[in-house]
Amino acid sequence: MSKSDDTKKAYLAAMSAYVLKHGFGEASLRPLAKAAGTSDRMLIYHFGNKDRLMAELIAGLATDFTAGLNTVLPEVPFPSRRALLDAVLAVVRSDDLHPYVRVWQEMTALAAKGEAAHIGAGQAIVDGFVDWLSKRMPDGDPDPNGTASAMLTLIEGIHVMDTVGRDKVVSDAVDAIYPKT
Amino acid sequence: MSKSDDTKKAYLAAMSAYVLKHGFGEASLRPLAKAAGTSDRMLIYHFGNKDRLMAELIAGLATDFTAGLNTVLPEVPFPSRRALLDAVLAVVRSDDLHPYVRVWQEMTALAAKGEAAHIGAGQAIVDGFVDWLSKRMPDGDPDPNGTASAMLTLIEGIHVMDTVGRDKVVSDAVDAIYPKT
DNA sequence: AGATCTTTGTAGCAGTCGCTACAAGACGAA
DNA sequence: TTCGTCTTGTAGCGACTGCTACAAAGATCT
Repeated sequence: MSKSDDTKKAYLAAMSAYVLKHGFGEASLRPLAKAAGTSDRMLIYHFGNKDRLMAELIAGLATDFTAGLNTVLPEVPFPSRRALLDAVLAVVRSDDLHPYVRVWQEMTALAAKGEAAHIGAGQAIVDGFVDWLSKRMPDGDPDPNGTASAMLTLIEGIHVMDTVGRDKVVSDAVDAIYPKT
Repeated sequence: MSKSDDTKKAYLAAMSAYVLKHGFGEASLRPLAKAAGTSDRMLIYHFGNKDRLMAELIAGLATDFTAGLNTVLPEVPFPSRRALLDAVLAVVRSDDLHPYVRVWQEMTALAAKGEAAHIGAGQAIVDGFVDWLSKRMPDGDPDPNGTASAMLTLIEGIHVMDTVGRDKVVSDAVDAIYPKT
């Protein structure tokens, strides 16, 4: 099954790129297959059915995003919470990672319907992100994990505001919670 | 056109209820028509095409949600930010308003693709909500609007955490930003 | 009453969806 | 070489999508 495993991995990589570009909404079997250079027929052959395909795709996207986070900013304490937040916002708005955030947003909307694969991937991203943030908190924080939870929750809200184009709300929120020094 | 206007309003009310229950994802013409007691044929007749139907539906949901907010909690200053936040979280998680919040989440995900109707309705809800919050801020806040923006942004993030079932992250975030007195 | 305009039902079109039946080539084991 | 498993292409099914052509009622005006 090693040959088959390799082709599956190649398919998943190509399909991930497609989903990052076009979103889950356009991820039906035929376009996905075309992106991977194969046919819907073969996708079903390799993954069994679409649900399983999507579950693998989502899990892969979650780990890729977490991995991307871990390479993009050094694991050192930032001078202030505000400095960390500004850096993180720049990261999640960057060309590299913003597609993941948009897919993540689409996924949480689907997770609201209770499907296990979506919820599991969502939790993986949240947990990884909180961990990532807490490792970069300024020294002396009495509860780095709690502060990281707060910052991530705010970041999620900021992304929603970004999608509806309310920049002023975002800057007001950031200034109110993590004032400039 | 008054007769026609009335039937359109009745259709919209019934379809809104359907969307609140089932989400946008299941809102195709035939189920929508069935919920409104008519046919897809007549929906197209009255609204022209599905895009216009959805635009009216979305606009109606946005105003309904804002109206619902305005009747559910008195317009008086709350004793503390934390008290206000707790009250608002109870409201947006209530049976009455939670369906709107779920639809709103689905809509912001669609708004990320840039469709004007989604973005406009999203901005209407954000603006109405910030206004609603600022009118209930504790007395003496130097910048009620900024504080309201911060609180709403946090609330949006909290809803995302709710959908993936990370209660601990939510309570940590709330405690970190608006500590118990 | 006749003409005209609005509203509605029936039926269907072209396209997409996930998925499958069938058959045939590829390929290693005997 | 022959067998059996793995892999793949072709073609299509039944359900659904938004939408429309056609025709027939109903309402309104002259």
